[in-house]
Amino acid sequence: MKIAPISSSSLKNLVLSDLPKLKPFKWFFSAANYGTGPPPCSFTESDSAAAAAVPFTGVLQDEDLLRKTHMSSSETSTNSTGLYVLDLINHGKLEPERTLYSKMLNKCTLLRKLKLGRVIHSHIQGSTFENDLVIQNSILNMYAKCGSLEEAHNLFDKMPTRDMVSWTVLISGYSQSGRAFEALGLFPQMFHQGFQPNEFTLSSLLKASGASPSDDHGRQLHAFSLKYGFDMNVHVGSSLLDMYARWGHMQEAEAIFNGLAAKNVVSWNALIAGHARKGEGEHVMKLFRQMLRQNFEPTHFTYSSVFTACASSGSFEQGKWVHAHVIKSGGQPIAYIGNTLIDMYAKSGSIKDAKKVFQRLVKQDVVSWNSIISGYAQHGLGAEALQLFEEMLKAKVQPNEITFLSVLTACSHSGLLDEGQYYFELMKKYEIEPQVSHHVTVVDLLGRAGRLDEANKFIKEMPIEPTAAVWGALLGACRMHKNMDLGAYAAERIFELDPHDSGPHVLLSNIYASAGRLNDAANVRKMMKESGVKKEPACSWVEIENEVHMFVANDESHPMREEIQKMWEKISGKIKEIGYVPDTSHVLFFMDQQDREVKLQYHSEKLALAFSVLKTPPGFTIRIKKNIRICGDCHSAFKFASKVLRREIIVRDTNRFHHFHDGLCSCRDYW
DNA sequence: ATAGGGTTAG
Repeated sequence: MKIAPISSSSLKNLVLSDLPKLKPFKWFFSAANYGTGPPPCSFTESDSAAAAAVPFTGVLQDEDLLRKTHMSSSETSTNSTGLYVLDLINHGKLEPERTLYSKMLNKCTLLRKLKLGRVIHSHIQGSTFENDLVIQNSILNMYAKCGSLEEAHNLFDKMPTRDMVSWTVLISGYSQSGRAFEALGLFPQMFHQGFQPNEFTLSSLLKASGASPSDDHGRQLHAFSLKYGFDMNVHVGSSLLDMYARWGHMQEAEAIFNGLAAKNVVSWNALIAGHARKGEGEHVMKLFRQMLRQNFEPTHFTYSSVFTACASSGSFEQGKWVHAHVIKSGGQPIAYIGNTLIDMYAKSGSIKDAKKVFQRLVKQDVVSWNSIISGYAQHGLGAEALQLFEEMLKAKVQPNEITFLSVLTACSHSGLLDEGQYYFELMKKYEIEPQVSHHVTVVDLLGRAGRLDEANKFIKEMPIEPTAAVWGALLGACRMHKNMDLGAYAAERIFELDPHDSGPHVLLSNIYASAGRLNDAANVRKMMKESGVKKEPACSWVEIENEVHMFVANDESHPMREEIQKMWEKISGKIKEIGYVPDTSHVLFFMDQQDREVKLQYHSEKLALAFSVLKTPPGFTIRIKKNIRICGDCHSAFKFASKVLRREIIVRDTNRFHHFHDGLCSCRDYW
């Protein structure tokens, strides 16, 4: 076998005198290999309340983190060291030892050094350890963890003897590589050959079940765990709760969590992540505080879930508080936290803070760029988003399909038609196949610009089958430009593809109503009723003093309803003086005529605005979140309100941000 | 020798 020569530079750290004592490998695992560079990602918050915080200077200890955060030990150092050791063995200068091979294989596994692992594997073949089961399992594990499941399975098939660990290694390998089906398929085989799975096997299998769409296997495995008492094991328990959480069954996940005698930080993280995925921001914050109270130290897993949750509910204050907590606790700010922070600040309305976090990242990866670009896109700052995209290309970060989607969204939200078409074409150059969502954005872009026929033609010529979302973009544009015929055509296509969505029904009925075709409008309403399609109830929420207050239209149950009503009447009176005219065309047509203005006054965002004015000091920025898009009347009212109240009002709807300031909106009335 | 938790779009 050929061994690559050792370069002199890689030898300079070697302490040769240690080698003969057969304890040469201490250095091999020492921190010296990891370099002393800056931490992979660090930011400081010198301007905020957390300014007094310690800047991050620590070096990460966790090797798994080092790898994931581009801090892995230098390639050449590990490779040449490994090869050097093998060379010594080849020349009879070093006695091959079981632990020696074992440690080197572990190192390869840890640092995902597949090539070196292969060399060690072939070195072991033909040695006295050729048929050593423990060594064989280590090799198997090395291949599995390095992602070469084919080599792992091949070796597994050839092994003269296997034990439960061999099976477990292979199952966990498939499970961790996202090949759930293959992992689960091995279980009956293992069982029928007389091998009893242990806690390790079950954790892996449960992880695989959580990733599979059907719950058959998972429930059987749950029963199996209970029968053998494995559910008491914290790994199995956490996997179980994570599995149910991934299926969206949060009640079962909570029940398992509560039943866990020994919870650890992973159990907490799995539960918090489950609620975060469902966008249950309030509940996540509650759990986070509980976790702190019970003296569990949050990890970067916890923080990224919490920031994701704050992002989805737009909780600026709470998000800031947790950010300060990360800094104060001296936690290691790895890329995941930084990226979720960017998203959190952007989605909770502060694009400035998002940019600040972005700039302070030591290393911006593709997700960091995507997050900041989409942040600018959501705020309607198209030119800035495009500029960032160009900077990204200059920084030689490879854009992906999400990058392009964000760029196209930026164009669409700012009415940059030519730019949008240019970037859509540019995708080809980067060999990224446009998906349905990219086509949706282009239809939106053309449609908003009033080029409805072009948009229709674009759909007709799409290389992939258009979905309801594509036709939905066209329908929205038809509503905007009052094109009834094409709108009806688009709506028909949507009804065929997705009959249960209320959105297109409402849009179509409004198109008919505004064209005076009341019969047609009534038919759509009838159709909606018959098919049982329901309109999602609209609501708005604001965060005041770490508490979220939610409003629905015409809310009569609110304890402060009278004060809120009075305040809105006051605002309404003032804005009418400077030119606000209530626009009733945005209210569903089938409402009684005389009710229209009344209903309009109590749109949930107006209630939220009145409430915020009552509860916050003068001049304080008001941040309102909505679960649907803001209507034209509220948009107009808010512009005037920002002027008379002398406050900045930021509204986040499902589509984008509106910054109202001094009578104007950042969207320039284009949304 | 083998196990569980986290990011960006729409």
